Amino acid sequence: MTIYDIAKTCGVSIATVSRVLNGSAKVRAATRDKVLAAMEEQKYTPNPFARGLGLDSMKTVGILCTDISDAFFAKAVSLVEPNLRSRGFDVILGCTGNDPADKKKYLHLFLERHVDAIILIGSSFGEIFDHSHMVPATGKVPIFIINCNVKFPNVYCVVCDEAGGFCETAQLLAKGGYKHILYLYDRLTYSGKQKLKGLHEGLKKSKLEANPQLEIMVERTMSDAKNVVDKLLAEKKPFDAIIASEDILAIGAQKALVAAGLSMPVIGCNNSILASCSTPALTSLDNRLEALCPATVNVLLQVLEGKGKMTPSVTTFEPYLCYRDSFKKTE
Amino acid sequence: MTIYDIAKTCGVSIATVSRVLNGSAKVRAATRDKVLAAMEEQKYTPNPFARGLGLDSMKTVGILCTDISDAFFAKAVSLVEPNLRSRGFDVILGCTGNDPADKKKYLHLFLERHVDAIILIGSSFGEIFDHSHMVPATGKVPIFIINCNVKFPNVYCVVCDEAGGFCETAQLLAKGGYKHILYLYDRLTYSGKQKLKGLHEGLKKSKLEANPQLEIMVERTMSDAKNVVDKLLAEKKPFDAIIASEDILAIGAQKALVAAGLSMPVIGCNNSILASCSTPALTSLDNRLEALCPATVNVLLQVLEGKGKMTPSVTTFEPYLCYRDSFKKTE
DNA sequence: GTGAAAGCGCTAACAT
DNA sequence: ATGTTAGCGCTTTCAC
Repeated sequence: MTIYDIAKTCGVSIATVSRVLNGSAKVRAATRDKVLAAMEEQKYTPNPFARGLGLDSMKTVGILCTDISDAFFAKAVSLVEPNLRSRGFDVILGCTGNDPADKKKYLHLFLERHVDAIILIGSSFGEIFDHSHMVPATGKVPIFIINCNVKFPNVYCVVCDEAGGFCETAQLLAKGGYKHILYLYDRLTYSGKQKLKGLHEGLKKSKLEANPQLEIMVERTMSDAKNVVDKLLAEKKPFDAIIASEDILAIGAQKALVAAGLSMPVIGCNNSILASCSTPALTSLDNRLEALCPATVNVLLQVLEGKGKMTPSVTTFEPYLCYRDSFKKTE
Repeated sequence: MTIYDIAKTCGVSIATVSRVLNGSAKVRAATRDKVLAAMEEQKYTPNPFARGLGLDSMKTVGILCTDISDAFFAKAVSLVEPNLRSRGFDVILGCTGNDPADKKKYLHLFLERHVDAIILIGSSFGEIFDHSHMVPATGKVPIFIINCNVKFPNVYCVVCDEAGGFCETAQLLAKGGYKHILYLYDRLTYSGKQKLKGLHEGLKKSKLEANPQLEIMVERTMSDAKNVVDKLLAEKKPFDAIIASEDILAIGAQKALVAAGLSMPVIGCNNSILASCSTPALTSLDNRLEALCPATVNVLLQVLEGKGKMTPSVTTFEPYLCYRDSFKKTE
């Protein structure tokens, strides 16, 4: 079933069929209806490969994340995919893992496939751009990064001001009288650095000094966070509140506190579904995926429409603290 | 940069270039090396649309789930995508939501795109097949369903024996002296029915009667499960153990118990990351995604290699109970 | 408003 | 072992 079949049954040329297919105005109404009817009846659908060959596009965008089983990335994809779909784009997904070489490999796979655009979710993709010569393909296809800020031609960033969020959070704790904040984090990606920077700023503004002994890098697992806090507790290291760069770490910390029969403010980040599952429910800094994702799609559409020069290269949103039981709002 | 350019710089025909591209044996080593070198130097990559047009395939499989932000589906995708990728397939993802009409729409979008195969994750996709005339396209492209069992030409199912798992779980509780099991579930999909059936079997084998008053349908949210259990507790409904069809419901139930200062066995299902985040950590029936997903990919590859007649239409795995704090193993 | 024909870049059958 | 050529199904320019 091709454009030729339709043309034949309608007694018109394939050019005409192609025109109605593409909604071209230059077709007499009667002709159009006839063609449309034939398509309907024969259940014709255009061959996407043929169209792709001619137009050099199949209207697809590639989405990359390190691990879709991570709640944060999964949520982002769940916000982006239906949105793009409703705009007529297909989404091809890649889970790269953490190896930079693999990230680049996926990027090139997407480019070889002639996707229309690429979305990178998570600031760990910043490392791809660390050495510009490693990204030869940049420029061909616009790239959109969610939650990372890099300056590069034809890449657009949509980020949350996590530095600001962590700064305010630290001040909030300081104001509540907590002077020894334990900070747990997993990686110093762009986002990771922002958080740490914000934390330090907040402490400074509160006339507190950052204590390197209380800034601890752990694996991105609940169990490792718990073990670390268990140990700190056993060593009687003095801290009176906990902030974590990820909910999953905060939950591990929380578990250690519960096991020790202790209670102190614990604040996570991402405001993922994990936060509400924790007991006590976790207060968490919400980095606004619900805003970042639609914004990313909007930016993407603008760029593809050729309005790249009118499009901001960085779009920033403000986070907010979602209060739950692990740190209650004070007036 | 096309096959023609390479041919020209090498002084050979495009057929020869195509042959080395496809690893055909009938090329002299010297020629092949020359061509390969030219490709390397000019950074040539074949146009996937042109190839797709000729072969009617771009080596893509479509994956559908209702909601990728759900931990279960996300985990499944994270297990399937890298596997398919390593076999040279691209994955296009669709999040359908729960409306059957949307599910069908996505299915047709994939078919129009000429994917090589389709994977449906989750038993709620069984409903698509309820009325055969709704699936006109079936037969064209093989369909693989994870965790659902439907009989249909050219669809292959990979399932976990959840009925068996729930049966044994119920017996286990009965043996432990728990006679009034509260069962929380969200939907009666294929999987949902299996679970309920297994529960009833387990009760019967333990000489216990199923109590419809203790089989309660709730929304698939932690908060709804918690509210329901809160209410049951307030009404002093007698139950001494809880099983839930999903971890997230078990966690809600658990929260209600904790809030009431009570403790009793709670068993979830899926053994998702949520289970370990809960406090107390949730004992959960693991439905073996780590086995189902690779198995699905294997079945898919077999079918695409034309060995469909040698491929089982249903592949079944056994679940196992992952013990944590909410129900301890008894000897 | 409609048609004829070239072209998109590849694969594969056929010829040499 | 290598070259020639006819598709694959669409879009688009150029005539009419």
